[in-house]
Amino acid sequence: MAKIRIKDIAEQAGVSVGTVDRVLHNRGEVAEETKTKILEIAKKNNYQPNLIARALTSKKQCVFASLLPTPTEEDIFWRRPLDGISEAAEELEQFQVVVKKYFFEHYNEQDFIVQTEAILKLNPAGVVFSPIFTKESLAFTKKLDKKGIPYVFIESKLENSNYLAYVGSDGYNGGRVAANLIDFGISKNADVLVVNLAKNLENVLHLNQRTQGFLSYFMDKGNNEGLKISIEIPKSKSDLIKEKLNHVLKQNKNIKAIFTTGSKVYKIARYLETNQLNDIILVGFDPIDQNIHYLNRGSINFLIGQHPYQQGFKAVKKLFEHVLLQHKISKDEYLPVDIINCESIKLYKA
Amino acid sequence: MAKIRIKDIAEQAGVSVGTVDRVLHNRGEVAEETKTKILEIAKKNNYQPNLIARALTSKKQCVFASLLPTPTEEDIFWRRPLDGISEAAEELEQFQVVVKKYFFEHYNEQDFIVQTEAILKLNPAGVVFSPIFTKESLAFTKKLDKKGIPYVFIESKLENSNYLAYVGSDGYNGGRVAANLIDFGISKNADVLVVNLAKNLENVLHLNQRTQGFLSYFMDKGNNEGLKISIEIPKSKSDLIKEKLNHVLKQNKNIKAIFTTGSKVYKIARYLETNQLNDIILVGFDPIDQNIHYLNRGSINFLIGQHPYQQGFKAVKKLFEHVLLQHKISKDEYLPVDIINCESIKLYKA
DNA sequence: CTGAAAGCGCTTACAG
DNA sequence: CTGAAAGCGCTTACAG
Repeated sequence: MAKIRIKDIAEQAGVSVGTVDRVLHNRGEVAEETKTKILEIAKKNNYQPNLIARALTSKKQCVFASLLPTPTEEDIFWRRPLDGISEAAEELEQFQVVVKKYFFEHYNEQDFIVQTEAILKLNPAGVVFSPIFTKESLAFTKKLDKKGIPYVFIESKLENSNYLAYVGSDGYNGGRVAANLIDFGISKNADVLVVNLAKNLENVLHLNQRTQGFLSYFMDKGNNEGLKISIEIPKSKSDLIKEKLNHVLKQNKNIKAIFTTGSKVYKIARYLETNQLNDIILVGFDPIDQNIHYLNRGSINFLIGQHPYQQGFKAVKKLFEHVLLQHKISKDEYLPVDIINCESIKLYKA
Repeated sequence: MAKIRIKDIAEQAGVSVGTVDRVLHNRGEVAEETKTKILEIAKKNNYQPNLIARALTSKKQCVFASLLPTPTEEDIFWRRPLDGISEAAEELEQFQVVVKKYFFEHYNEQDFIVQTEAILKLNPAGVVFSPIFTKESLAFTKKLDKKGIPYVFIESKLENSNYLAYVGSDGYNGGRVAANLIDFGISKNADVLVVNLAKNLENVLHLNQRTQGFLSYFMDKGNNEGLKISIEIPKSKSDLIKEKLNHVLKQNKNIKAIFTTGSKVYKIARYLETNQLNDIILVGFDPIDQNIHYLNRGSINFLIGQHPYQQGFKAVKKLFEHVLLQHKISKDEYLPVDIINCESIKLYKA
């Protein structure tokens, strides 16, 4: 079955191409009868618009918006999804899509709100963002819903929203992967410490999933039978870390491994180095520069990577496919979990 | 500086678009004087053809050829690069590129030659292949060179050829990654066995690089100080494996880990299971189904993945970029090395 | 050696 | 409510 063109449909329906175009784009002003006829022919012949032609001729841009924390020295993590977004934007440039990037200061709810307002004012054809602040994000999704603007979550998601898609990691699985690594590296009766370094409570859901996955592993298959001790260090300040760790390590001399459920492992690594606890195994998340530093020095044994670049890249692609191509897209896309050691980091690209 | 069109060049040069097109495509029949003038204007204004328009109008297809071993039950490894090639082909379909896939029976030089002849007869605009048989591949590259057909290597490469690009893994790095994993999992004085399961000598270069990387790690940074014992099992037949391993493990009771430099680790895993040697750590390459089976059972501790899918995908993309877009492309692209354990395999996509 | 014209498949005013 | 026509930027014969 050769490709059917808009012209062919027009001929078969006995109308002009203009009319066909109108019904295909739902721009009204067409008799009901003509419309159904055309739609029928299109469907029967599985009409697929020629995107090349469309791109060439259409002068209207499709504007998407992204909203992420500003990547800073401290929070370089957000650099990679941003790169992915940029790359996708570049690839889709030929189809007249543009991505306007909005940023907010991390941990600043007010700024987040200001930026969402700006986006709503822009009235884009789609939005990519990470719902870091649950309450504010939920309010944002409500407004997007009202305007009929589709949105894709990256990094984490809000289940009780009407999101188009999610591209991100599976925290539970990430926790299990880490558990397997630690289980491999320690003896049967050694104890394990789980450290939650949450800056705000905001992240708790995410971290909990990782912790849950981690613990579940030992419930159903690990060799290790030691204690699993879990602590929380709400503000990841050095002195607080020192105090808490001093305490727990003193109480439990048998701790041979530490699992940190976030990307600030380097702070734990620093503590371990300072206190010459080099034989404690340390596993954490995200190959950001500070972590890579300690990975190379051997203080961190493994980092779990979660394809932040792909998260940004795929989110934009999904928006494109949904809005421009009207394809059905998969709602939840869990990216693979990468295990990174000091050797594999050399060629690592997230 | 706004985008300049072929029409603009024509105006500035005082000629017609047809003439401009002729010089831009080097189809001759243009006065030398006119030609230089046009080229000058194009260069000065940094003329970039509109690919969308070109794709829409051009009816000539661009045909690439790929040549890989037939993916079989036994050698499922070749399925993934093939998928990558297919996916890239699909994406480039709109630009009229077609990839004709050729296959040869693995380990059959004769068939390989037959297929290369067929490809030469097709006279494609580019070729993607893996130079598995050194001698035959070299002969093939010579003929391609003579016809001016660019070729991209995947999986391994022939240095002494005029290849356009290579997309694949870095065996040396892969070996080091494996070494780091084993070093992490065994005690300081345990011994390590390196097994080369080469079916033919063909693979020796590749395997040697992995072995070299593996050993180099222990030379310059590992904790482990035990013996590194290396054996070769030329035909990967079960009884031969049994015999050889029985022998070496009997001689060296202190072997606590085995590194297999190829994708047939599952054969070693089977041996270990049969002989109840479950506490020997086993690391090998490639998440093919048979290996995944033993990874899940715990007999294989880690698999190293090398993005075979990406190899196929990127190779075709590179050909496209070189031939159609005339972009400069990077000659050697080393893909990252993935560490896979029984937990991360769940979400793994190569 | 060169130009004028048609065409790729779609979209966009505009006229009726 | 509908059609005819121009145009997107390039390529392709064809005529001279």
